[in-house]
Amino acid sequence: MAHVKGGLVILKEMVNSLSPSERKVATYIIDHPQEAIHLTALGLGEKSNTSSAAVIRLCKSLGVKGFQELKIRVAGDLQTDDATVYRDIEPNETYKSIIDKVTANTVQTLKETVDIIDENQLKVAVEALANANSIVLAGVGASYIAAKDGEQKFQRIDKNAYSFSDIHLAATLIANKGKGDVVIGISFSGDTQEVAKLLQLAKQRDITTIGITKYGNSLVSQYADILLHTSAAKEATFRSGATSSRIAQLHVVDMLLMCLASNHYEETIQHLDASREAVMFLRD
Amino acid sequence: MAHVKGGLVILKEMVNSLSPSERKVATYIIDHPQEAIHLTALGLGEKSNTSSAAVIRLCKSLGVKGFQELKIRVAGDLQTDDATVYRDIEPNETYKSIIDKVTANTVQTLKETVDIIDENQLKVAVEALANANSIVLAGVGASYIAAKDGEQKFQRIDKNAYSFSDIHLAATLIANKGKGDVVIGISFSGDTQEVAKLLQLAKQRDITTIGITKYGNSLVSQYADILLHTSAAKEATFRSGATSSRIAQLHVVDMLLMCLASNHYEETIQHLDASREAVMFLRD
DNA sequence: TGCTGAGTGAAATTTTATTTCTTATTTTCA
DNA sequence: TGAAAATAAGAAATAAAATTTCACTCAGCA
Repeated sequence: MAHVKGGLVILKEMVNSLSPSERKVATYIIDHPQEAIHLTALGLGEKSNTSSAAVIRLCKSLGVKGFQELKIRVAGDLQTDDATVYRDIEPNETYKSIIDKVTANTVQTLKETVDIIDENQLKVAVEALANANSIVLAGVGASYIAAKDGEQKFQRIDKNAYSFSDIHLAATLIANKGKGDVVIGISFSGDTQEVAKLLQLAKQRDITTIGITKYGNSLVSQYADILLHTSAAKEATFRSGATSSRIAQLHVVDMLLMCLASNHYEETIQHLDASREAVMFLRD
Repeated sequence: MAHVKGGLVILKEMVNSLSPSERKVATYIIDHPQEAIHLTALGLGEKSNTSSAAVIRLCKSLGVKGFQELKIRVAGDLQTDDATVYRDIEPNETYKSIIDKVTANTVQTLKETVDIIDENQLKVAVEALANANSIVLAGVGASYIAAKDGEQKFQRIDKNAYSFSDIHLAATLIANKGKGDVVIGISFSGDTQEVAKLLQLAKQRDITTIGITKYGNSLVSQYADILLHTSAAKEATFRSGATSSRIAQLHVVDMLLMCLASNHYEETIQHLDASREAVMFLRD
């Protein structure tokens, strides 16, 4: 199936290369999509202080067949609206309902994590990792899962990666590292003393520190050279959201790995293929 | 925000209470939604061997303002179409593009896992876990992450859960278990010898066995009393999909936990709250 | 200063949605 | 059983919307 871009995506991409009146219309749609798709061309012209002709010209400029087509595309983008709310599990729900809620919450967490990620920080992090002699991942409790996951993934592409939840052991390792190494500290709240201490120690030794933690000031953020934020949105929804922080952390790790993979494509692919073959060999 | 039902949902709900010609139109839209939203009322009337009047009457019967409104609603339901394709990472992509691909692939994996899950098996699994004296989770390699995650989550709700990637240690533990205990074997391919062996051992001792593995016959599925499948779809897309299997496994674990939580709401909540308080206490 | 061309909205035109009207079919009940 | 009533249908008329045309404005430039 051909990939069809959503109407809002096209609008946002093109909004800067449009003539003034077309831009007015485009901006109005972006700001009020829900309203816009229920207006006529004339009505939208009035609302955006232009004319129906401007609306039609906008459609043509965007490469869309007509106003109806544009409305249909924008409508497609709006669909997610009813999923943007975290919903908690209730007593004795049907299995189907629980499955839907858990899935919707997880998808929402992923999207928020993407919204919140700072591309520049990601870029700096990837470059640091690409050149790193070794990578230490530290996380305690739930965050250890993400650290362990990162360890496995980096090892697959031939990086010297080590994960720790025991901070004493991690400190021992860090004691012998220095410039050119990287420590990734993972803490949902950002206030995990042990992880913060570890980053502090690393910084003293000139090791590059990356923090994966929630948005805002925290212990961990003080000691991180590079900060990658996970969605803090709804840990209030503790009971069903308890799983969200982990998903967000894992997703950040995935993004790091994939960006690294793309930037160093050939080597990475070779390592990934070699890893796979090794696992296949064990199976026979 | 009020929840607005998707056009296709309304159509499917009402299709049996419509007059014949309206039903013809409705059926045509349900079968060819992508085409239908680009047709005129007249065109749709012809395609469905009725008339434009029938189309309009259908809209009224559905309680929708007009034909445009119906098209917009249906368009909203079609949203997912452009995300249903796994796309591999390529050399030197932009960061934004990589992030989008990774996220889309992950979301797709989640959705496929939900599509594939068997509610009855899930139900049986949840009941077994609810009554279990102890839960052993076993997974090697990447699947260990899911096992570890499950261990943490079950422990949070006061279940005796143990995760292993070392099968010898797991065997030692299982040797002293029996009826009323549960072993969960996690293996993406289903052909991990060690995990299969462990389930076999468990079965001999009358322990309930749950397999989390890809769809189809496999070593693990032979020895599992209860089978929960993860999406097998696109491990072919190995290079970017390598992360998918883990996400799918984690999601299955999440669903197990949440269903358990809903079925035993009060206790579970108490345990979750107690766990949280304990963690908070450590932070001060 | 006057020419050029992109950009604009009003008005004309075309297309599409909706309503109305007539006919056909089925249902109801004396 | 058969006549009245109710329902359903499409063709044609009408209303509404989308789209095109056109004349005007104004910035940039020789």
